[in-house]
Parts: sequence; structure tokens; C-alpha cells
Amino acid sequence: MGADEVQRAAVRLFARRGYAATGIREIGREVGLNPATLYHYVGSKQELLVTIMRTCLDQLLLAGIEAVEFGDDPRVHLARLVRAHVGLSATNPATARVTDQELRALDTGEQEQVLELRDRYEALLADVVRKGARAGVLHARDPVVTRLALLEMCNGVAHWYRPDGRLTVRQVQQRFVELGCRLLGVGDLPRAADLGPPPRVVRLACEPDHPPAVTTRAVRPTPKAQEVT
Amino acid sequence: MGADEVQRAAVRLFARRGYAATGIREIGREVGLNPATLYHYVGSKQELLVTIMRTCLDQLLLAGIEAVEFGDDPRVHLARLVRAHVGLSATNPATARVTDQELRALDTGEQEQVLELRDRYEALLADVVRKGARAGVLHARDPVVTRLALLEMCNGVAHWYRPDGRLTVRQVQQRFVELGCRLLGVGDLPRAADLGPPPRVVRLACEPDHPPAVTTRAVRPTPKAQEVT
DNA sequence: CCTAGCCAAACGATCGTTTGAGTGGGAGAT
DNA sequence: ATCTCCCACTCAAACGATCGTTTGGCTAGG
Repeated sequence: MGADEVQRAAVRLFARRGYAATGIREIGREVGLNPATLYHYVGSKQELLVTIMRTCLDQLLLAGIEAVEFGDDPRVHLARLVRAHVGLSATNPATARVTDQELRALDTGEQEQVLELRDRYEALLADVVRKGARAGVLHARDPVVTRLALLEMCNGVAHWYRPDGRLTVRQVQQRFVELGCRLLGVGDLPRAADLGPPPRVVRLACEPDHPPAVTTRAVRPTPKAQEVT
Repeated sequence: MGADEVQRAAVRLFARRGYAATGIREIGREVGLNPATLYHYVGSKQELLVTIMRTCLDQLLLAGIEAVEFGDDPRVHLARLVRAHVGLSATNPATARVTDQELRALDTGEQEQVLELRDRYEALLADVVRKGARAGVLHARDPVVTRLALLEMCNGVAHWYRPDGRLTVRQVQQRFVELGCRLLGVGDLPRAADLGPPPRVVRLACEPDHPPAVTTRAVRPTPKAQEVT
């Protein structure tokens, strides 16, 4: 028993029911521990959430920085950013979902710090779009809206991707690199070889082994019995 | 004082803090009513949420059906679907946010019904993509993933759009029609005239007048003092 | 004998909801 | 015009349940 297992249980429950709707006692039950014992591993419920979100955003920012440090073609940077973002979200869907849905649960001070991490990541993408547009290698009529659309599209992966589904993480990355390039008007999408070595697919310590069932068409029978991932 | 004002207050608070974190007493304070009095207007907190979500999804589905009933070009249907979806999300950002973030707060029975509404809407888009691909007027290497990406992109509008921001609803619609067409490989995006009359921009009764401050870069000072909407 | 790990029990606070008791103004009867 | 009754509306107070957290003490291995 360790702090990691508590985090994994918390992420699983936070992702399924939400932070506010998840009780300390529920987390304890999940790991077979008395509620009081949890406080030997974590300082508080809030601190538990902050740690999870920081773990995720630290990794996202790190991966983002690595993405734009390779070569100097904005198109390559774009593709590498999308690949890294999608890779992290698909490998850690529960953690990613908690990270971008529960910002509102943090109180002001910690929210500020977490937001700064997110801002720094988004600034990487903004830079790429700006430079690419100036160089004429990508075309966004409205760079700001286009960037937000791309961002939401990538974040969305965490909402529907299932590790045990039809697609591997690598496949989703490939498809999203193409989609991202289309979105930003990159004429000839960079060949895989030009993107450099694929990034390590980082599995966070707080990502639960079996991501929680979530309320999405992907996991429930649909009228058309349709496959999703 | 009426049920609508209670709904507006609820939407504002649910969008800001989340359903589980919002107390009945808070909603009461927002409309200047005793907690007990609220129960003359709504049956329960859960029922309040269900009504809000149904209002939103009913309208989305209705607008979606109207979108695909015009002409028979899948490209036009696609553009009209995106235009309708973005229009609703941008006009009712708080309601839209609550609607797709709080599904997990519903208990099984009502979740089922709400999900069916969502499924029927998504089926409209799936149809358009399928028919368009078969007709060769749009190109999606992976139709399922592309559709999910488009959907998340449109849903994302509710996360960052500010009615008092740089762009009008119509402008966001225009930009997203272009982005949607790019995403789906529509070669020559349909001219505005071919899309038929722009849909009524429906403001839901439960959408609060001043959408709540939300945790997004759009409303907080950022290092680069950057405009977003 | 110490300490890390664990738990039962209790803390005060807050949760959604119900109870029971007023209000006040408008419709209908006189 | 006056009286009566009714009903929509409102509230203070309390219900039992659950919340995050703390206290105090038990256990077992080094």
C-alpha cells in the first residue's frame, strides 16, 4: 500500500463521479483502507487533487517543450505537439479528464498555480501557430479560434478513448496529426520520418489500471451497435 | 419570480462550481428565496438538472434535424450541422457546459433518457459523414475518429466563448464551418448562400443573462495579455 | 520501547428535503 | 361594498444523512 494506489483510486473515482461528488470514505473503500488511514498518505482531499493535476500538467508541459525543440519547421512542431498531447491523453484518459474538468474545484491560490502550467503549455501552441502563419506554411484565418478548436479537439480524446478499444495510442496519434494539419491548413502533412522519434508514451503513476466506465456512447449499447474507438 | 429564474440561477451556479458542489441554499440565495421556497418551483435538485439538460438537448436535436432537412448535399448538411451546433453553444454557453459536463450527476434512469437524446443528435452527424464519404464529397480516413474530433471541437465552443468577447455568434459560426469543412476534407467549402437561411439563434430560457465567470484563460489576465474570444 | 500503519468513534459543518405555520391578494357569495 | 374563503407564495426550523477531518488508542515488526 502506498500513496500511488490512493491516487489511482482517487483518479478513478474523480473521473467517474467528479471531485465534489466523491467522498473520502469512498476512496478509502476502493483501496480497502479506513478513511482515517488515508490521512497518513495524503494531507487532504484537496491536496490529493492538486497533486494529480500537477502530475498531469507537468508531464504535458514537458512533452510540449520537447515537441518544439526538434528542428525548426512549425509544421513539424505542430504535428509533434498534437502527437504528444494526444499520446498523453490517450494513455492517461482518467487523469486527463480529471485535470481539465476539476479546475473549478480548486481554491484560488492553487487554481492560480495550476492555471499557470496550462497557460505555459498553451503558449507553446500559440507560438507555433504564429510562427507558422508568418512563415506561410500554415493557414489559419483566425489563429486564436483555430488554436482553441485544435486544443479542444485534442483534449476531447480523453473523453472517448478506450485503451481496450479498436485503436492503439499510436493510431490515434497518427489520425490526429493528420486532423490537426488539416485544421491548420498545412498543405502537405509532414511524413512520419520527419517528425523525429516518437515520444515515449508516458503512463502516469496516478492513472488507474482500468479506467472507470464513463458516460459516453463508447461504452453503452447504442441503437446502431456502433463501434467508437 | 418564476421557475425560469430558478433555472437560470441554477445553470449559472452549476456551470461555475458544478452540480455536486452547488447547494440548494446557494441557489436560493441567488434568487433571494428561502431554500424551502425553491421546492414550490422545482421537485428536486436532480429534477432541476434534468430539466436543464433536456431543454438544451431537445433544442440541439431539433436544430440538428432542421440542419439536415435542407437540400441533399452532405457538404451542406455538414456545414449546417456545425453552424447550428456552434450557434447553440455560443448563445447558451453556461447551459451547454452544464449539459455535457454533468451527465455523471444523473442517476441511471434519467441518464439513459438524456443519453438517448444525445445519441440521436450524434447519429445525424454520423449519417452525414457516411453519406458524404460514400458520395466522395468529403474525405475522412477514419470516419469515427474524425466525427468525434469534430464533435469535441464544437462542444468546446461552450468552454471558451464569451458573448461580450471579440466575436459575434455569427462570426464563430462562420469560422467553425470552415474548420469543420477542413477537418472533413471538403475541397471547396460551400458558399454562404448555399447553406440556406441562417438558423434562428435560440436563447434558452434557462441560460443566465450574464454567464458565470469560468476558469479559463479567456477571463483572467495572462502573461501575454492575450485576447481570446 | 519505538514507530509506522491502521482503525473505531466522534467532531462540527453542511447536505437535500420536509414540516408546519404564516402571509397576502383575488374570486365568489352575500 | 363587504365579507369569506382559498390558494399561491413564503419562511424558520428541524429532519436524518453525509461531509472532511481529528482524536486516541491498538497492533505488530525492528
